[in-house]
Amino acid sequence: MALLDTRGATALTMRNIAETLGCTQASLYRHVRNREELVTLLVDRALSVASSVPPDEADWAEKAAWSARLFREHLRRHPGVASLLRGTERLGPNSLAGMQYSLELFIGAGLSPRLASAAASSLATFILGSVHLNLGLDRSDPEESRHLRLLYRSRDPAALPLLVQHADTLAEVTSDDEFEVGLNALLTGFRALIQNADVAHG
Amino acid sequence: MALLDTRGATALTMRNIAETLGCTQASLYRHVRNREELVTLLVDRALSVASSVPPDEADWAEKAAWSARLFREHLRRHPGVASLLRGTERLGPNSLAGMQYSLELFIGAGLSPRLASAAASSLATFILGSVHLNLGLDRSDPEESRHLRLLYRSRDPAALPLLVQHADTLAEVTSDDEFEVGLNALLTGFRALIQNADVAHG
DNA sequence: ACCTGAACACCGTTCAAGT
DNA sequence: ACCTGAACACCGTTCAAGT
Repeated sequence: MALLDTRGATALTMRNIAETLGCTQASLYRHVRNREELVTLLVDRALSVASSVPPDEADWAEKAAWSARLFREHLRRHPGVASLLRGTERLGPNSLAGMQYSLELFIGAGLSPRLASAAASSLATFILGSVHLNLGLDRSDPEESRHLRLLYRSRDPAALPLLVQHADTLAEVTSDDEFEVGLNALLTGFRALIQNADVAHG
Repeated sequence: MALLDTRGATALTMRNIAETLGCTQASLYRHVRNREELVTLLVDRALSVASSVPPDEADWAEKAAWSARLFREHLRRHPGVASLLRGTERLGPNSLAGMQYSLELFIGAGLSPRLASAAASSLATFILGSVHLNLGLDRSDPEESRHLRLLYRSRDPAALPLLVQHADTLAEVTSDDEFEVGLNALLTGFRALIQNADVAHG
């Protein structure tokens, strides 16, 4: 975990792990079937979000937004973890606890278990995806923003008119903006889903 | 590209590429700075979605949903591509064309360029994320569904009551369900955003 | 039972030498 | 200018041999 945080995912080799732990590579295979199993265990441990709970007086949507932002910040502080996320590594104890928590929230809000599960998954997908797909990027860095602006501006205005025309604005949209717009849209959508369910049930 | 589709991302080595192309590894470095540059070019080419356009009489939300589903299916047919996606590889010509298209849609629907950009990004994030995070999984496979059901059922009911209680339902929720619920929620949220903007502008 | 050293078959990248 | 062969410093994994 220390190795992953300090030197990144690419440095997470069996040799380096063994060295950090003070043993040889070969002995690692005594405790773990292969590297993948080790990664699964590591990712799950890293997903144990700071267990601080949202303010109790908040409604379900505020709680969901609060937890989503907390989860995102946690992942951004541990970029190595985000880069290891695939499909299969999300069934460890900590991931399951997170699932229980979000099901509680969405079922409590009035969704059926099936819809609550799909809503929770798609919210998790959005959070993980937004961190993952912005890994190498820092769009709040003015240097990168300038680079983007020039890239957009220099496109062919006949083929990509909106990119050229709005180059300045587009270059300034940060991953925070993207996250907040997407998060609010998702929660608005879930709210509408709940209202529809209420109407359907009488 | 053929290599990636037939033998997967892990087989995409400089040696294998060279062999497929009928030259030596070293000569690849004549045409490309390093492996990363090659991946960037490859990913962008792979992102050139089947250029079929959505039905013209559809409104912006139907068009967006149509394109989103098309994009997702395209990615799922080329799983190797999805596993290569990071932040930095989405500025090739095809990615930019996709950006132009979605900006057109969202600005046309009434969003400001800034909000349109954030909406388009978050939608893309959701699509890419949902494919990426379901890569190794096939939740419509009855065998995997059974495995999930047993996993949920065998948890501690005191700690994870909802997982245990709704094990059967949860195990049946597919990645299609997740995608549709998330996609509809996002579009509903964007629609609300547009209405708010309309109200604000008079 | 657990650990070690050494090996195996890979990987991306470089570079002097060819044509 | 372009390509080659050979090497370099890595990688995950295995296994006989030690204690």
